[in-house]
Amino acid sequence: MVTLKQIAQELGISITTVSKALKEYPDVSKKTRKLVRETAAMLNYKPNSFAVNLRTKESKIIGLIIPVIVHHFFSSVIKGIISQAEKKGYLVIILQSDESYELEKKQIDLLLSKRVDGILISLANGTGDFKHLAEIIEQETPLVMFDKIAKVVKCSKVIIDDRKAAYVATKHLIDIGCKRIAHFRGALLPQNSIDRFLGYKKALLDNNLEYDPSLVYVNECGDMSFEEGKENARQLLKDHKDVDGIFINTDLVAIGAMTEFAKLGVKVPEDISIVGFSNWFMSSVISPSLTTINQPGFEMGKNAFKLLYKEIKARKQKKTITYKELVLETDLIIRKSTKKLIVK
Amino acid sequence: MVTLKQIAQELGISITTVSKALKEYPDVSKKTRKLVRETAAMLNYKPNSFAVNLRTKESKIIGLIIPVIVHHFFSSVIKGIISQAEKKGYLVIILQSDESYELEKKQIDLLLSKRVDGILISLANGTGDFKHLAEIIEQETPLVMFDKIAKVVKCSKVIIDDRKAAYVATKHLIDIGCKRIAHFRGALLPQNSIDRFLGYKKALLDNNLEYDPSLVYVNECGDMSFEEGKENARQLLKDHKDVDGIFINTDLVAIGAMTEFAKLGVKVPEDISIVGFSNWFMSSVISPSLTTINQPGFEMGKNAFKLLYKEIKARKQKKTITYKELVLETDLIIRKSTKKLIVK
DNA sequence: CGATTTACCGAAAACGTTTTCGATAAAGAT
DNA sequence: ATCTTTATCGAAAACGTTTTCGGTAAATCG
Repeated sequence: MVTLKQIAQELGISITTVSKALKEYPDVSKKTRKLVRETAAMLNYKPNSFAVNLRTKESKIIGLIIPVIVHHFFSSVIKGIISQAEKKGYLVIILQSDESYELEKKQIDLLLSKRVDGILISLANGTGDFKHLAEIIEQETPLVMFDKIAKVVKCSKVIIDDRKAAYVATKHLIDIGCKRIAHFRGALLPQNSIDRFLGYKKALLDNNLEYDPSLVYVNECGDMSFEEGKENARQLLKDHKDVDGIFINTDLVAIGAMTEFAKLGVKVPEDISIVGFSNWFMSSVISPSLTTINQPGFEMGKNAFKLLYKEIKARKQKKTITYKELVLETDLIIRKSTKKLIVK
Repeated sequence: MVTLKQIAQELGISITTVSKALKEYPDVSKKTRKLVRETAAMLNYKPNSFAVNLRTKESKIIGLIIPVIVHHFFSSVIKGIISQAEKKGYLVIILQSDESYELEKKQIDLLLSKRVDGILISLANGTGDFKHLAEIIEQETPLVMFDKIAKVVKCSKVIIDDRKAAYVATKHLIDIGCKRIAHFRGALLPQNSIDRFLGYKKALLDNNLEYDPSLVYVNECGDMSFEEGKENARQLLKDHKDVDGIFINTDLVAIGAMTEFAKLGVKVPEDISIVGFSNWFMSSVISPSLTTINQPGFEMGKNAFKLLYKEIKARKQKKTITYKELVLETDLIIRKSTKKLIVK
């Protein structure tokens, strides 16, 4: 591996001058600058990033902790982050928390000890307290949370308005005439799960429909989305024969429910209307296609990195950083799984 | 940030001793070792990895270049790699080549200049030559390829036997009585696309069926899998009304084709039997469920890292490394999209 | 012509580790 | 008692950059 020293020896000049020549310092003549450039290129010189890191105290690497990778929404976010990071010369280390608080904690430690320049995180379902995040902030490592956030933590965030989106979704069911609307809410802890539930509830109450807690189905199991939908569907038919609409936490769960309904002879949307969440591409493809809320994963990743980048830059210049909370737009995509009921 | 120096000063001993105490060197007394340990813990000392990297010439980071992230198979591979790497204390930088040769080249340069300890790569559809890979090997950076490999390149590989798998898939169609079997092969360049085609062809010829090139549909577009399936389905119906079976490159394309057939009133499997490739979880869920080849993504990622890890270790000990080619097992999963034809 | 500015270069410190090698003192051997 | 071994420690070099600061020679100025 060729170093500055070797270039310097080759040309009979000092390491200092070589370094400066390669970095456009003004106090080196055009002649030597050109010379250095050429021999550096000839010898295929590449700066030793270990040394650069040590000297500059930055790695140009950021860390990303994400609950699951094999997931359409999250992998879209990853893509958004990576593409934006690459533009700014940053690389990204990805870690998967697997929805576990303990793992998340370890991984944060790992990233901090690697001295990444910043951390992006979407919380695991299992995280209840936030001391591990406080540690990041104490060390003055820029941090931005996205999608599954903790409102308490003082840092920048990029999210969607889950509450509003859920409200819109539920309102749609009400508008087409549904009177008994169930909700599959998924896990209990995550903020967006809470918010979606709240939006659902508010839509009900604002429209003079009774809120019945027994119509809300919680699931705490891990990676079982599709099965979760099927189970809930079965249970729902047992418990509540009068339900005519469901707002479901995630498209995948919704599709699970729909296949179970198909098997059991329940017709969607004639018997039950369904609206999902996230606009997974499969939703437009299955039959009947799924009405859902579009959740912009790629955009979210892009913006999360942009925010982080700003903080990294601000910190380098020792400017005070102000935390921003970016709320991305969502929209309701109406397809075939919801249909106006004929009033008898 | 607390350093060895500060611990040394705190205790009135040398940096050397502190360093040794923390690393279980035998030439430091139990007493001072304990003392150092305690104050290090108290001061929350974390070794500066930049300095460690520079000194040890390794980063404990590997690079991963992958054609697409938002893809069930590849995200499974990623998960396999990351989980295995974490066990061995390695972190993973992920880059997406977007099926572009140019990007792939740049990203390899990036990783090499970052001095990662090793590189894992699955080739882009667009890569035709392999000089950029040769550069990795020249720099003696361990390299292992997986899934989309280049046979010419001298390095370890982990793959499946695409040819055999395709043979089995096609043979299944023949066994149930199909006489005119088409093939959607996807892109032209990738080795596994070639091998699957070859397996398809051989199965035909081995069983006295005519190989008709016009039954093979190539697609060079980028990320359009689902649409690709629909288009090919339409085209196939125009060109060849007599086709009674299709072996399709990827499940997603197969599902695209199936929805198009459903729309056009062509019945699967009654009119046309279909077998896909990769066993995407959705394949078991759609109706009719899809017969397919199971492609173990997670396992592939895990094994790819294991091989890389061995090479990294071997290189550190200056042992000669022998390249291995690991071939993972696949199997045919028979579902509802293929059915024995009734012989008239 | 002397004084001051300008252009260009290099010595050296610093970043925080790891590791080699020598030094010292205590313990053991003879 | 001396000699050798063992236990314990530290000085210093090295990894390859970046950057500060001073120095020299040439150019400009009065």
